[in-house]
Order: sequence, then structure tokens, then C-alpha cells
Amino acid sequence: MTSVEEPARPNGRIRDAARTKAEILDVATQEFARAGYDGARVDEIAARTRTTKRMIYYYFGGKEQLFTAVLERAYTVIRQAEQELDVEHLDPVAAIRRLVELTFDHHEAHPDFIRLVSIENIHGAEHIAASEKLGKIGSPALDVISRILETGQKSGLFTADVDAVDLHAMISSYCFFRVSNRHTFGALFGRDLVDPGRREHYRNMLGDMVIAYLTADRSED
Amino acid sequence: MTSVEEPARPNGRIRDAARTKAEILDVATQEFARAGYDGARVDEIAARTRTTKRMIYYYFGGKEQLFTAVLERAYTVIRQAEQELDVEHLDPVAAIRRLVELTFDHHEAHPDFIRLVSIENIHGAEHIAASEKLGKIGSPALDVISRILETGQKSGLFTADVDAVDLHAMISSYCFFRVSNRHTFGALFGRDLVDPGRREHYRNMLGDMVIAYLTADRSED
DNA sequence: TAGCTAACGTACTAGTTCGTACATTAGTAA
DNA sequence: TTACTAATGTACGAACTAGTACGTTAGCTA
Repeated sequence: MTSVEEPARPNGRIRDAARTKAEILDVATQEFARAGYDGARVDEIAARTRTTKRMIYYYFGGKEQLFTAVLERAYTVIRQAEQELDVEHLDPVAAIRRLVELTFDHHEAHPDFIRLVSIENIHGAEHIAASEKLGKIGSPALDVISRILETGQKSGLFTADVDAVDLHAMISSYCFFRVSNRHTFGALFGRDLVDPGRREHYRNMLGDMVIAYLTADRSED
Repeated sequence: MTSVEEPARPNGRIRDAARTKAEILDVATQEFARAGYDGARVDEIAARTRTTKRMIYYYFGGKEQLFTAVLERAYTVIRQAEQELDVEHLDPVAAIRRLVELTFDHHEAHPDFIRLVSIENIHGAEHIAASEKLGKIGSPALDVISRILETGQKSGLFTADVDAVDLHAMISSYCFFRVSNRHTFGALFGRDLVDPGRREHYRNMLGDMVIAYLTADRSED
């Protein structure tokens, strides 16, 4: 039952700044995602940590900065995943479809991240604005989309007039909504958007949609 | 400067249950949309009303029930708008495009509603679940989509294998995301999804996408 | 091994916030 | 006009919550 990172030290306290900080961030991520910024309780975060509330203020300064730190780490994880995108060896259509699938999978696998982003939007993205880190990260995914799009458009395969940012918005909106709005959508329309049994259907649907849009016959325009 | 519903009565109090209730709901909608459920302050709502906090508890029972009432009214307004949809005289392609445009416009025109729905999702749609009203409203839009889809599929114009609920999700996700996530998206990618100058572009983009998806050549499948 | 400091814990406070007990009055019906 | 009740206002309290003052100790370094 003993966790990996548990040096056997009967009742003396252990000093490990990095571990303490990481643990606070872990718990804070859960708590903020669970209850929203204002709903989250600093005391609750502290209680679920091996350390005390004092340490939250010691390392992060306050609730506001803690939430910013949580966001920073969450976005960093996402960006790292994006850096491992490896689809450019495929032809443009296959590459886009693969990218869509990976985006879809990634959203599904990180519901906490989606909740944090929803929460941050309720607050007008003020924490992102306050963070130096987050402005500069950029988005590897955007670069990938950009290059695929260029190849596809040059070859005439892609007829749609979109750039990478707009296409990214299109893909993300569907993936995001499916997770973020599943509760109200389920309650109102009686359909669980995250039902594993319908997963493949929705995954293909998005791919079909994006490909259909990009490659549609526009000769009549 | 005197508002329409202001009977001239110097300093005696006016008794009008309906008006008081409506005014509380108006202000509460703004306050909840502004700050989220936990961020909203009952005292703040009361202060911005011509009545007092006492009346909130008198009419609604508590903060929780007030939020539920706010949601109920917001959804009622949406459903009423949906009942005025008049697109079925058009051919299926034009009807869908028109429906998409109306959905797009409606989301843009009601950012407060979108915030409320985001907030309700953070809380797992528990207030919708607690409301008897909201379960039974149904969705006129869904019926409209359903009929258009049937016509289009029978005629062979629509080749996609979707039902009304899934198509509704597809259309909504884009319209919703554009408003709900505009802050984080803008902060991270430097593009304002609600920029009036790009409005037409996004509006057409969604129409093109949905039509392309529904009518795509699937002979190769 | 002495001493220093980063890391940590305890206990408390000031301010906030939902909710309510109690008092009052406008409008209505008899 | 009287009496009654729905509607309203005032004042307050109990519980919560972010943040802090102050004291302690682990572990490193000279």
C-alpha cells in the first residue's frame, strides 16, 4: 500500500519542496476542477495534502496565484502532448483525420483540463492574462495544422478557405463541447455524449465533417 | 427618466409580487452570469434590486432555488424562440443553412445564457435535474431538424448517417464554443472569435461545414 | 558539530456571506 | 371601516473562509 515516493520516516517531517509543490498542484487541480474557482476551498485543498495550508501561501502566495499555477501546468501538459503529434508523413486528408482523432481522444482523456478552461472562461481568462508563462507557450498543434493545410491547398485537394486557427477552433469546439456540456445536454436531450458505445460514431462524425468541409466541391461557387 | 412601470408613489412602498419576482430574476441572471454560482452574492443581487434580500428568500427560498429559477426562465426564453423557427418551406439544404444561421445568431445574442449553461455544467447539471419544469420542456428545434433531415435523407440529398440530436450537438458545439471560450481562445491564439468583422466568415463557415457533411459524396464508402 | 535557513506546523483573526427572527404596511374583502 | 393577509423592510447572527503571526525543525555547509 505504501506509495513509491514514501521514504520510511516514522513521524519526523520530510522536507521536499518539489514534492510538496507538486502535491499541492495535483490536489488543487482536482479541487478547482470539481468546484470552480469560487467553489474551491483552500482549506479543503490543504486537508487533502500531506502538508498544510501554510505551504500553499508559502509556495504560491494565494488562491488566485494557485489557480494560475494550476492552469499553467495544465496547459504545459497539453502543449507537450501536441509536440508529439506525428501525422505529417501522411497525405493531407489522412493527416487531418488523424489529427482530429488525436484531438478527440485527448479531450476525452482530460475532462479536468476542460473544466479548468471552462472555469477560466467564466472569469474572462484573467488568470491567463496575468500569467507570463501562458502567453508565450504557443501551440505546436497550430503549426502542424498550418503545414498540412498548406500542402492540401496547394495540391488542390482542399478547397476551403480556412486558416489553421479557424480550423483548430472548428475541431476543438466539437471535442470540447462534447465533454464540457455533457451534463446539460444529457439532462435536456436524454443523450449521453460521452457514452462509450457512441464514442466511435462521434469520432468518425467529426472526421467526416472536417474532411467533407475541406474537400467539398466548390465549382458551383 | 422614469421607467415605464413606475407608478408615482413618493415614498410609500409599492406592492407588486410579479414585478418584484421578475426584477429579482433579471438581476440574478446578470449576477450569476457574471460571477458563476459560488461567485455570485445574494447581497449583491438584493442591492441591485428595488427590494431587499428578504424578498429573495420569501419568493425563491434560497440561493440554490434562485439559480434554478434563473435557469428555468432562461431556457423558457430559448424554447420560445425556437418555436418561431420557420424554415420548413425551404428545400432541405436551404432549410439547414437557415437553421444554422439562426442558431448562430441566437447564441451570439445571448451570451448570458451561454454563461449560465457553462456554469450549470460545472455543477453537473444538478439544478436542471432538480427542476420539474426543465425536464419536460423538450426542444422544438429538435423536431424541426428531425423533419428536415428526414426529407433530405429520403430525397437522397443528404447522405450522412446522423439523427437530429447529433446534428443539433454538432451545430450547437460550434456556436456555443465561439462564445463560451472566446476569452481563453483569444488570449492563447490572439484571435477574437466574436470579432464583428469576422462574423460573416464564421457564420458561413459553419453553414458550409454542415452542408458539406450532410451532402458529401459517399459513393466510395 | 555548530549554526544557518529553507521548509514546515499551529493557532488564530478579520471579514464575509447565507440565511432568519421580528416588525411593519399595503391592499383587499367583509 | 375593520380586520386580515400577502408583501415588504430592518437588523442581526452563526458559520465559513482566505489569509497571517509566530514558533519549530530538517538538513546542509563551513
